[in-house]
Amino acid sequence: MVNAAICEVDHMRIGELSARTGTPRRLLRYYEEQQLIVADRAPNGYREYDERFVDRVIQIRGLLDAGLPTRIIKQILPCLDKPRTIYFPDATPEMIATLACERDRMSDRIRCLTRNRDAIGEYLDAVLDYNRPQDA
DNA sequence: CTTCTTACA
DNA sequence: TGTAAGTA
Repeated sequence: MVNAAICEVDHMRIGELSARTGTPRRLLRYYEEQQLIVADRAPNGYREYDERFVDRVIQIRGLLDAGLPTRIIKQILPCLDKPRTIYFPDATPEMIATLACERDRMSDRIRCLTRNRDAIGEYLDAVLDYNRPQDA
């Protein structure tokens, strides 16, 4: 009866996926519209997701947060998917170029964020020091 | 109550 | 992105 485990174990509707990924339902549907994710449909029309989507959505959000446009994500997502079993199908020169470009943009953002984080850190240290009670 | 689609701010 | 409307 090992099959008993693969029954209704990992199905969740949009509400649960939303809660588990901290992503508004509205966005989940939008991602699907942009073909970033493809959900199965239950007989009643409800979208059904399995555990894999939790990580997938989180990764999408990460990429989006890194500044990548959905159109690029749509292309590179399959390349970043867990099962690297997909041997770079269409690793076109164009794809390689865009990926390298996005990687560099990320590096730039990281440098920018680092700079600002440090600046804020210094300000914080200064302010905290200035406001420190000088009683004794 | 939850989800679905479409449309508008 | 949020939200309203009218369903299933």
